[in-house]
Amino acid sequence: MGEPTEPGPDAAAGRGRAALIEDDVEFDGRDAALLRAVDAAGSVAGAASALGRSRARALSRIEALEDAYGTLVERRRGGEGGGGSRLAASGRDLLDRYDRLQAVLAATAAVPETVLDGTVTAVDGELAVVDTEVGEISGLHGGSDAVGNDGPDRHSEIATGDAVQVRIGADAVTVNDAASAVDPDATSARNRLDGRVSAVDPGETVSTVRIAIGAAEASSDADDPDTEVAALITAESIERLGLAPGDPVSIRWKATATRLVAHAE
Amino acid sequence: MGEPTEPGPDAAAGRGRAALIEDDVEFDGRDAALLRAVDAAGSVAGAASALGRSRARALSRIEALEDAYGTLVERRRGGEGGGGSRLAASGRDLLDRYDRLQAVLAATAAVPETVLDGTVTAVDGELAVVDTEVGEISGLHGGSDAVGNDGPDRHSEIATGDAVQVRIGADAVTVNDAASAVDPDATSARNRLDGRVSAVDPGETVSTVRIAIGAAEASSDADDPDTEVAALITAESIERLGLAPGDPVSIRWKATATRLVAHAE
DNA sequence: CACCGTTGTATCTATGTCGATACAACGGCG
DNA sequence: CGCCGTTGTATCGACATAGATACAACGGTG
Repeated sequence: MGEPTEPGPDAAAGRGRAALIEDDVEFDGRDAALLRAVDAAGSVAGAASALGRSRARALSRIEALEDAYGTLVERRRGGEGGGGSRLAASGRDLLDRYDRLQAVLAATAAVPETVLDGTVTAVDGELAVVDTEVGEISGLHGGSDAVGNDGPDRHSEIATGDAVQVRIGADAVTVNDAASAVDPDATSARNRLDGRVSAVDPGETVSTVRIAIGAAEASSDADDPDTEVAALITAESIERLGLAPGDPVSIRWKATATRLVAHAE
Repeated sequence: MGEPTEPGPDAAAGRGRAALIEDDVEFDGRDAALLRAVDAAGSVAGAASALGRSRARALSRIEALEDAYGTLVERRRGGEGGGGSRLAASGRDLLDRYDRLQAVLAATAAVPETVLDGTVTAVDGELAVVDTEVGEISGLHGGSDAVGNDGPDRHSEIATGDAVQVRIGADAVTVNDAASAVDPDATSARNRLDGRVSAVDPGETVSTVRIAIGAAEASSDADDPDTEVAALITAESIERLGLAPGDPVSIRWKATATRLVAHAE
């Protein structure tokens, strides 16, 4: 992490934390643990003691969450066992939602990303074209309105001429045999580059393949390192395609899986 | 949001908030705004007053962040103008990292997702096969270790027989002309389903296409609604493929772009 | 009817964070 | 040399959040 402004491929996304937001109330991992504990214990009191936190606070936290998210826990006082609480269906849905968000965030942290610097050459709605060292790439920008960025941050919006970073998740890149080229008009994946496999980082069942772009014809100049794009491929696909370093391949990915982010001036 | 356990396609991802984590210190939007303000004002004092927050606190916050993330701001006291501060290169890198994380989160909130319930039939490392109502789908699970889930949450790990949700981002689904089928051995995208376009939700330049699965041959039974998968497609691709409701298409997406998340029991 | 363990509700205290304020240290500049 | 605006550092009070504690209300059960 020493270079001044050369992210290159595989800049680690790092650890992260995510929370749902509704009505200014955040639903985070602590809340998820609370709901799960209620589900397991069958009572808020039992959940609180299992988590080692105050019962009164846990209850008021649940009430605060319900003000924002609707009914989450069905509580009943009196009756057999003195009463008890059950996770409502909507509470289960909220947990599922949180888990999916968490899964996406975990994926962005675990999956390599390719980051390219470029300049915007055209903007058309939510789509924009960026000129990079490997050619023109189209991708999506914006959408940050939906996150909660009306807050303190807010720095987006892209215009022609802006310096941006292009982010391509390795899980969105499809590797194709260079020989049997698919009909470009028969698919909705439009971003396309040719290159050669430069490395295969093997994983247990999933491997990261690095493709050097622009090395399609001759081997590179050695002192001019090619820019690489990472692709996440199952071991099965690697074997089926017979991928090995040096092989010419064609990679392809959707513009809608490409994110443009304003580069910190 | 009334059904008990039927998420179906397009369950809204909702708003979210993300923060980087290093060494138990969160870097969130407020910190990003602070660094940007320092960059703009040329001093921590100016940044604090521009943001309407305490200068002393802003400085100590920067010090706390630097303990975790390394040098972020180069500060100098005395000299012309009495001193000042500049955003260090690593600070700019951190801002870029944060912006990319934010962009990913914004994307998951803005992009439709298809959620299918299923049962795990096989687990092989980080890859698993899930049986769903539209057939077997393979996807990734886990990776949550990298998020910060050592904390209070922690509920993952998948085994054969588990009930899971399969999450497919609409931005990862490729739509192909059903007629000119690509050679299945020439691509690394292995998940494949056939269906018919059931709806096109037009956007400005990007549209969401819903594909009814299993409706390949006859029109459906009307009282048995097909499960739908959403795909995010540029208007240009829709036109090029000539997509209209009723058209038979083949969709394809990578196993590595498919996330498996444990279903809240 | 009394018992029981839970849900509600209220109050007090501890803790951590933030703003506000004050003051010393620094170093170029007039 | 003194001025200036900044960086450092320390302290105080306001505020929000958490735990701790106490007690009333509830409704099956024995």
